[in-house]
Amino acid sequence: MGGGSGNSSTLYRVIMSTDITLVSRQLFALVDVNNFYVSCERAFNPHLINRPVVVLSNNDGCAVARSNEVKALGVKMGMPWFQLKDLVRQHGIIALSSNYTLYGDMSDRVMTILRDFSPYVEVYSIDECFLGLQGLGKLWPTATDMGQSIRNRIYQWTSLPVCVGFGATKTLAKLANHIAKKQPEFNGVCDLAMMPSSQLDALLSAIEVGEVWGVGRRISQHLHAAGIHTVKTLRIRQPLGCVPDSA
DNA sequence: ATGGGTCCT
DNA sequence: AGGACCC
Repeated sequence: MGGGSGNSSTLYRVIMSTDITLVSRQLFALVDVNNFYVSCERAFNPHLINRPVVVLSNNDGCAVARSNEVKALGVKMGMPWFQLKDLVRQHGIIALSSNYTLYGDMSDRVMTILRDFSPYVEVYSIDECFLGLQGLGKLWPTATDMGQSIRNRIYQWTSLPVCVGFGATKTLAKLANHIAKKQPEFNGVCDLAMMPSSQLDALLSAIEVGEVWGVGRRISQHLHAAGIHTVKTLRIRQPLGCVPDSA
């Protein structure tokens, strides 16, 4: 589900691409399957729907996918089995070994559907895909309509639930996807590119910097030390710490 | 007692 | 090789 890195150039990229004052006419979508491995298992075993389900890594060593019910019980991403098994017993969690053949096949189906929406697809991980949407014309009245169309089609053809985020950069599209996933009132689709700045500010001030793509524990710590806690502040305080090493 | 990647230093 | 980040 993806790679990453942590360093000063990452910070530079993150901060620059979070700065919506660098307005371009570019538009990206990020489509992401919710709880991907669990959703794949549910697509073929309806008994798993509405139950707490966790999918384990290769040697059943740790949790790599969690249903919402399991997240609510406090199971963390990457949690090792020895910490997990008590919770599994106490709460009747269903723990499954991973089936990568199935997930790869489902991933291919999703990506094939997405190629009908844009010729510019970047498969970022087994369950995530960026779409470049610049200059594609107006097949949908708004990006949000397109996002709902993507959701509906993928659900109808694969029974997998996805969320869709739109933004002027990949980082913003990813953040939009995050919002679409966390805030049910968005109905699984969030477009940050067409959002009034007052609403954008309200949203971004409620999101911790650590939620931004590429900002992990280490960079969060540095940002906190600089008094930057929310994505709204990260945007405003953009000049801080953004000088690349070569400058 | 822990998975599998990528990218950077 | 080890660190940081991603699912």
